[in-house]
Amino acid sequence: MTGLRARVRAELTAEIKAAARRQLAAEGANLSLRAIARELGMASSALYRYFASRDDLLTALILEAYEAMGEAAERAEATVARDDYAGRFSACCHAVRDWSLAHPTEYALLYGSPVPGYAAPEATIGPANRPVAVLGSVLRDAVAAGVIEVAPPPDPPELAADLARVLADPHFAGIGEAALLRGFHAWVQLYGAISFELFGRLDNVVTAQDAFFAGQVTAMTRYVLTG
Amino acid sequence: MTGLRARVRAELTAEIKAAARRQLAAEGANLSLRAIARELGMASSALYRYFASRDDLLTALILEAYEAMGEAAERAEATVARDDYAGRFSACCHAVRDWSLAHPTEYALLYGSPVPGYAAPEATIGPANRPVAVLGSVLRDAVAAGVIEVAPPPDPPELAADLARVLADPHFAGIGEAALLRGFHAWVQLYGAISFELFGRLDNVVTAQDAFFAGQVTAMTRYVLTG
DNA sequence: TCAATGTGAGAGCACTGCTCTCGAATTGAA
DNA sequence: TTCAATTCGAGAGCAGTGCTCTCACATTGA
Repeated sequence: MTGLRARVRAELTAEIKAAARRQLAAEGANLSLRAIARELGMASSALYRYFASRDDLLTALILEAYEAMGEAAERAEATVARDDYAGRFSACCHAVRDWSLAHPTEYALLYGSPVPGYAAPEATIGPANRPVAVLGSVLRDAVAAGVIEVAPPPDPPELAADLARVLADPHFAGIGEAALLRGFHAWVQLYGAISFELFGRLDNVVTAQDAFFAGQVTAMTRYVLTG
Repeated sequence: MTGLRARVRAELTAEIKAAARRQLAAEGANLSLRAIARELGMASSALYRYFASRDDLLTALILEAYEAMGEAAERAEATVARDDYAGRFSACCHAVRDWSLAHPTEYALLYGSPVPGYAAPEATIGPANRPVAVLGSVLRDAVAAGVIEVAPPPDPPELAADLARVLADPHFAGIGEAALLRGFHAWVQLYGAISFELFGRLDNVVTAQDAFFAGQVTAMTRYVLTG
């Protein structure tokens, strides 16, 4: 029987995170522990019983955000016919964008400029790879089905070695260096597209954001699958 | 004869900006007016005679950074033979990356997640377009030379209208909607690639960053010029 | 029952951006 | 040259921040 104390602790921890998310969405990236404490009606010092520091709280939020984005990508990808590789890839891209548009400040937390003092803890690198892993699994299946033709590893050997190291991971095994490289290119472009849109870098230039993004996904899906 | 007071004012203004840049490079994005004042041996309140606020100082730095990056792109592009459109495009991309690697914190200021309270003033949108304008001029020349084949405007009409609005600008006039759209795609990818590298999003994955970037530029140059 | 532990509150430290006031220096015109 | 107007630096002060420490109280498990 989980002690009473443990339960209220878990609940309060969740409440703090919820308030933090709320404040993050309202105020932008500068999260204030004191403001959270005020909102919850407790002393700011009491927060430190639950999170060792502001960075600790941020890390917890980042972790959950990665998981949420990864799960969104996985769910979207799962609804597409398994042999429709372009559709799966595209669905994953759109899911990542949709999640990001729905959670802009959390996206900025994940993919915005890194906070000066803050170094991403080890614990975040796993969940951070989850969205990429979905894209990777599509490529893996496409290669296994013979839809992507295998090409020799790209030059220079140093880059090929990087790719080979990634291919050792079971998530990506079998993709082949050339296709994996194209996948990375697409991942970079996907991130650029979402960041541009979210950070308003195309405001007053591209107003048809949906169509612009969709076209970009079409182009990069073709690039990834057919070279 | 510019009064003595005006001259020392200009000098001090420059010194403040220099100290700010120094501190920005050393400490990361959280610029402290008080720390600048300390470094210059003056009272923090005196800084407000030169910049109305912290955001004002940041805006000044951002403006100069845009100009510096744009100039780097222009200079690099100018050294390539005029009829080597792929070379011009590629040189511009590499110049933007080189400048960014040399000025990482300033790059983060320009293209990182927007600071919550800070709204980019009108004065910055001109210089912000300067790097893009260089890429645009290459496309314009390539189309004029018949190297890029003209294609019908992309769907949907809403997006085509966005592109047509951009084409009204003399910098981009004559490119054509389809090629301009590909140019935007490349610009997005270029930004994504530099951000990924600078923000450490590919650390421990891609170590051959130069080769990775070069390959990406090659791919997107081909995409832009030949579809 | 009771000592060990977990928890909340408050005071306090060093820091931030920013405002205000008050002398002192520089200016340009009379 | 005189003198009012302007500019400027310094200091105090306000409200806010993350974080630490101490102290009283509540909850545990033996």
